[in-house]
Amino acid sequence: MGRSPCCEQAHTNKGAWTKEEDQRLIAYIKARGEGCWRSLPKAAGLLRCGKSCRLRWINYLRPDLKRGNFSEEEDELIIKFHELFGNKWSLIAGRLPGRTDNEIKNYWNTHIKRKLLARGMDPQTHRPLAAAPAGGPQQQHCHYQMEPQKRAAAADHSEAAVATNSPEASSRSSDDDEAPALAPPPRRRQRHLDIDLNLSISLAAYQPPEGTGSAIEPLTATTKREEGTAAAVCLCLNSLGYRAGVECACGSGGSPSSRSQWARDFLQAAPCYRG
DNA sequence: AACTCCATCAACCGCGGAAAG
DNA sequence: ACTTTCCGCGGTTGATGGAGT
Repeated sequence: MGRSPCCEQAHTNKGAWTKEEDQRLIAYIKARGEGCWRSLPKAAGLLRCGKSCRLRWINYLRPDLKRGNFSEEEDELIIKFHELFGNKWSLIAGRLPGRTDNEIKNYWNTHIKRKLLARGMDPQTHRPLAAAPAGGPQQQHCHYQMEPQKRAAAADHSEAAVATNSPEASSRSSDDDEAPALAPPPRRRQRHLDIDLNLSISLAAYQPPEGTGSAIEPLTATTKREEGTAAAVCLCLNSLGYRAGVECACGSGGSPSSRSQWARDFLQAAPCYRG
C-alpha cells in the first residue's frame, strides 16, 4: 500500500508551469494520447514527475474543459451530488461535463460551503444547522453510509432525472441565491420539490421477481443477513416527481416490480445531462 | 502609498486501491 | 499469496491578487 512519492528524483521542476512546458505536454498528448504518466515526462522532454503532468493536463490543459464561472444550475447539481456522494469530488466531476474534481473541490470550499451556511444548512450533512444530527441511526440518511460505488450506481440512475429538471429548478432557485449572506436563513423555501434525490434504504420482505428474467438490473439489491437468509435492500428513489414526500412503501403492498419499472422508464426517458 | 487581511485557485503531498510481477 | 509499481483521489499548501484600513 502506498509508496514513496514519485517526485523525489532530483532535477524535476516544481511549482507553476511555464507556457513552454504546457506546449510540450499538449503536443505530446495530442500526438500519443494519454496514458503511462510515469514515462510521459521523459518521453515528452519535461522535467516534471508524471503526477504533475497528469494533474496539469486534467485540471488545466484538457481541451474539453469549460473554464469560467459555475452556473446556478451547476451549483445546484454540485450540492445535490455532494449530498449523494459526500466529498467524492471525482464522482461529482464525472457528472459535470467540462469540470474537474479539483475545480469543484475548490469551488465547494470557497463558494458553496458559504452558500449553504447562509441558507442555514450544514455543508457536510445538508441538514438544517439548527437540527443537530443527534438522532439515532435510523435518522441518518442511508446514502451517507453507502459505499461510494453503490451511491454512484444509485446516482447513475438518478442523475438523468436531475438533469431533466435542473433547468427549471435552477431558474426557480436563482432568485433567492443572490446575495446569500443577506438572506435570512430560517425557514428556507423547500428546494427542488419536484426532484428529491434522497435515497432511502429499507429492509423489505424479499420476493423473487415474478417470472421476469434478470435482464433488467433491478433497483432492488439483495444482500445476505447474518443468518444466511436473503433480505432485500430497496434502493428506491423517493418522490421522483410524482409522489413528493411519500415514504418508500416497497415492503408493504403494491408491486415493487411495477414501481421499479416505472422508475426505470422515467429515468431512461430522461435525456442525459452529458448530452 | 504601505500594509494587512482574505479569497481564490493551481499545484503538491501522501494515501489507498488495483494491476502487474 | 505476497510484493512492487502505478494511478487516481482527497486534503492541504502556497502564490497571487483584490479589498479594506
